[in-house]
Amino acid sequence: MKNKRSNKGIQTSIPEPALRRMPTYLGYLRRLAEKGIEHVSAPAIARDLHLDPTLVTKDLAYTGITGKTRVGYEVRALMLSIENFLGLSKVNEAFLVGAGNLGKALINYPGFTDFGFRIVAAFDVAPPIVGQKVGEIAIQHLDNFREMAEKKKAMVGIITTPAHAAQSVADLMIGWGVKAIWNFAPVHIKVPENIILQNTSIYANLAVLLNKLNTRQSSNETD
Amino acid sequence: MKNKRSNKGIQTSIPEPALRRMPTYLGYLRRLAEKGIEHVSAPAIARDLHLDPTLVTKDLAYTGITGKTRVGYEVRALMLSIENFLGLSKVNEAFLVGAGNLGKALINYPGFTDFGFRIVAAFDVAPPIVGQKVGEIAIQHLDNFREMAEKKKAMVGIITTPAHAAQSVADLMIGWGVKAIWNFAPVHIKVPENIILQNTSIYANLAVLLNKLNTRQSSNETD
DNA sequence: CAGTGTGAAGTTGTTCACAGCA
DNA sequence: TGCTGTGAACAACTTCACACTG
Repeated sequence: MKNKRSNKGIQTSIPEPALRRMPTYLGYLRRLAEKGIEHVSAPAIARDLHLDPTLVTKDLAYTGITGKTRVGYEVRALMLSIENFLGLSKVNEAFLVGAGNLGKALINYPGFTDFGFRIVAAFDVAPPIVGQKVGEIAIQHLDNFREMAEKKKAMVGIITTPAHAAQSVADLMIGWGVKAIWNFAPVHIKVPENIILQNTSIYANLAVLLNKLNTRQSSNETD
Repeated sequence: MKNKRSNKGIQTSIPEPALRRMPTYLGYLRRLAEKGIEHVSAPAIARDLHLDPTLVTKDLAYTGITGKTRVGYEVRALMLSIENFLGLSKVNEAFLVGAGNLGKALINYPGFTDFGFRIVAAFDVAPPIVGQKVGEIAIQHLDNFREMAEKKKAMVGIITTPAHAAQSVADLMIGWGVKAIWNFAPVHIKVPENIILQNTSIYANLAVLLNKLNTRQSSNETD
């Protein structure tokens, strides 16, 4: 039994970097679709997005689609395949805690709807912020969280608080049934095994950029 | 001459993932320092940050520091070592274009100063936004960019515009001497070889989160 | 021993090479 | 010929094993 990829679990899950590239493909395809373009090949995508052609082919294959030799992929079908793969068909709802600038930016981030993602309620504790309206959402006091969490069920909790508040907010969210936490606070928070934790730190990117800048290593492109 | 990293250039650069973890270490160490803790070991850091102990050791070694057996590292020295390594000693200045919510969030992001990073001017084109003051910064019309770019030299250009404007803003910035571009718009922009491009997409993280959520693969932690 | 430090093994992700197809 | 699709080589990153040290 020669298995080269040592498959310790059952299902080989797809590489995370591939997952991270999916939104890029999707955005690109949507722009093609708007222009009325109906077919696209992996090498063409690769050229436009500065990626390796084989990499594109493999990424697309993960979503389950299959292309036509010489023609490439059908744009609409490919979009649907990716959307489906990412689970964008069903709407995922989220609570947000910490309605400072970053929180507000997320609340009316235009692209979320395209990703089947919706922030349904937002909370803060600071008097000047509580009561403000951001887009459709009125910022509530965090004390209302419990009540709200009983009424509306959201799967995702977004933390955009200062670092010191992040852990207790996370605990609160988990206590009220959130399944995943998207943490923008620059601290590592502890969550139980069964809770999904996604950390997003602006600083990680800044560090890469500053390092490149200060060591002058150009033409290096990442996210 | 046995070089394990296939060294096509001259200097073996450090792994990008390590670089991305540096701000995490730094934040953690700063919190330790505030509490007056003077020494810390790699295994201890690893425990608190949910990382592998050896990984921590290697990451710290990249910054050039060396620890003491049994005692660990001296917190202050370690902080300085990382700060120095990331080039945080000198202040890096930036122009920002696109002062919507995300732009505003970045303008008064509290942590940037800790990273020797400063946004010195911000621009937009929308009448209600131009003229607003965000923190210390007055939003100027993009037409002033050229004039401003001649006066103040900034190394970094931050793009927080809608997707369709990103490329032309990038071109403008490059034309006026920016060395690095930090792009938050969800498109891939083209830049010359010698310009550093750092893409930061909220969607990449969202995709990972939604995929985990919809396939219920929990206890997986990333950024 | 509890820590650092490091070479080797393992794992994951990317790129290459080429077979098959229209 | 220009594309998909795939197994194998390669490169990058992480983890393991263990020698060393106060």
